Amino acid sequence: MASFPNRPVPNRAIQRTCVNCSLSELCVPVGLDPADMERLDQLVERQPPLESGAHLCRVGERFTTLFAVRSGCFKSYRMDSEGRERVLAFHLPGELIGLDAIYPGVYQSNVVALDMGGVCALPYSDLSRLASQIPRLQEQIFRLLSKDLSAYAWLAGDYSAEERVAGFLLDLSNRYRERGYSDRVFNLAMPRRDIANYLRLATETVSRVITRFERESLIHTERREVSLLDLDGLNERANHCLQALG
Amino acid sequence: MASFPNRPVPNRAIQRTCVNCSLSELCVPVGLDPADMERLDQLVERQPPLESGAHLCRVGERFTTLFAVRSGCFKSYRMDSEGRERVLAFHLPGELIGLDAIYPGVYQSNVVALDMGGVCALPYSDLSRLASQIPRLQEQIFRLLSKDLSAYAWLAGDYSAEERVAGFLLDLSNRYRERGYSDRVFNLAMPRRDIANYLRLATETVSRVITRFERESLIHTERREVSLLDLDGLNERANHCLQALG
DNA sequence: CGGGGAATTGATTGAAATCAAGATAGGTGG
DNA sequence: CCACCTATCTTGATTTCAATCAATTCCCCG
Repeated sequence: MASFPNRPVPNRAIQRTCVNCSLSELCVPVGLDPADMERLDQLVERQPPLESGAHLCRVGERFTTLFAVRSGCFKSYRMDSEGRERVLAFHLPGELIGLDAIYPGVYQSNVVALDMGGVCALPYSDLSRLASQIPRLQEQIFRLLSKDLSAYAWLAGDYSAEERVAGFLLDLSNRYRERGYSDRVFNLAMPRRDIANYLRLATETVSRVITRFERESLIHTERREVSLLDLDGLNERANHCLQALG
Repeated sequence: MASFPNRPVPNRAIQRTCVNCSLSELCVPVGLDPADMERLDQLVERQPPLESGAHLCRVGERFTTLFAVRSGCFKSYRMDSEGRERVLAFHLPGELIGLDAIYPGVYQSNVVALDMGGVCALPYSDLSRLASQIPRLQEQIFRLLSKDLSAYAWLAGDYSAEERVAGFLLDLSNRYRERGYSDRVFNLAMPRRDIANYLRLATETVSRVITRFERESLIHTERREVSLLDLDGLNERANHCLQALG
């Protein structure tokens, strides 16, 4: 198990339709009956996998579609007035990208594939129309939007470097578990620099905190591969700032 | 003008129905035709004004209703694991409270009136049902949720103390203007401690930055009353980290 | 007029950023 | 297959911005 981090659990492969997709318990189709899922299927445009480094959308482009991650990991970021990158989020399979663009009507961030990753494109106007015909779908979109609010609220807290790094690792752990991957051993799709940027820390600080956690046997790292050895201990270090939301 | 900060513009008083409410251009009913607004009206429970310091909801309570601010200013906050308060947001008239509770089903923050303030209670299940019958209403809820995402994204950025304070003042200024109040002169409903907490700064730091801005004639303050003397200059200090969303 | 919370101002400390080298590994081409 | 090259990551020394500690000062209210 430890030798195959990030491998999906058996028999849950990602399919060409929502009905057969292992992510349907996390993604947009949650709670839909087969007939409604079929209708959703018809508006989903399954895009071929993107190369690592390829962009899904850019700040300022007209917002027309939401993207649901099918595989891989994506990064949302913006440039500040001095041209420095600001990482806003990492998106794992089953998560929706572009929700913050609904209000202004233009994308609010650049989104780039961190590894070979595929998305389902959901034309917003079609999705919106379908949502008003399927209450359960409308509800799920409300829920996904609401969930993102909590994620940002965590990022917006004033936590110490240790709390942030511990919280980040535990958050990833929770999200991998939900997706059927190991919550103890996983590969980071992003370099330290991106983690640091996301956590509003310096790369060196993240590195130091990781080293400290290793010395205390809370985790073990080997380049991008991370093993969480002591979840309780990590939670302690995160100061319980991360409560898993159902 | 400067002598009547925070006074609503004439003829836009707040009424007992959405149709007559001056906030309907900002709040939930945006874009609804009179017939639909009437239907919305019927589910709105207009609550009597709360005393300053009274709570609207508390963390962990079962989520049943959203609240739309009718008048006054409300503060959302949580307690961290060490019992310290963390201010998450200030809510002005026309804004929705409780959106982050949709996903988990329990309120994620305590919400308290900072001054005499009234709200409209919107039972979520009724609102949700109505939204699936009125596409324009569904759309507006999507938009309000999406708007909150951008607000959090700003709070989550790593800005200096000056950028944060300048950004905070400009954000308030924009929001007051939208509501028909002066964007140059307004009263802060919250003490410095709450501003500092919201911006993840120490009270003393906020005080010092304000003093510095005064010395540079960017603003003038008199206790809780603030005058923005140089919006461009302030924007400069905020490093343009705040772009007004339509 | 005096009490008390809020706000300001000053002195010092501290956590993380920055500056500055190295170490390690992955990729490339000879 | 190996050596080099360059990214990434780690480690160490120093600086810096904001927090903390510590007094005042200023209002507002009784």
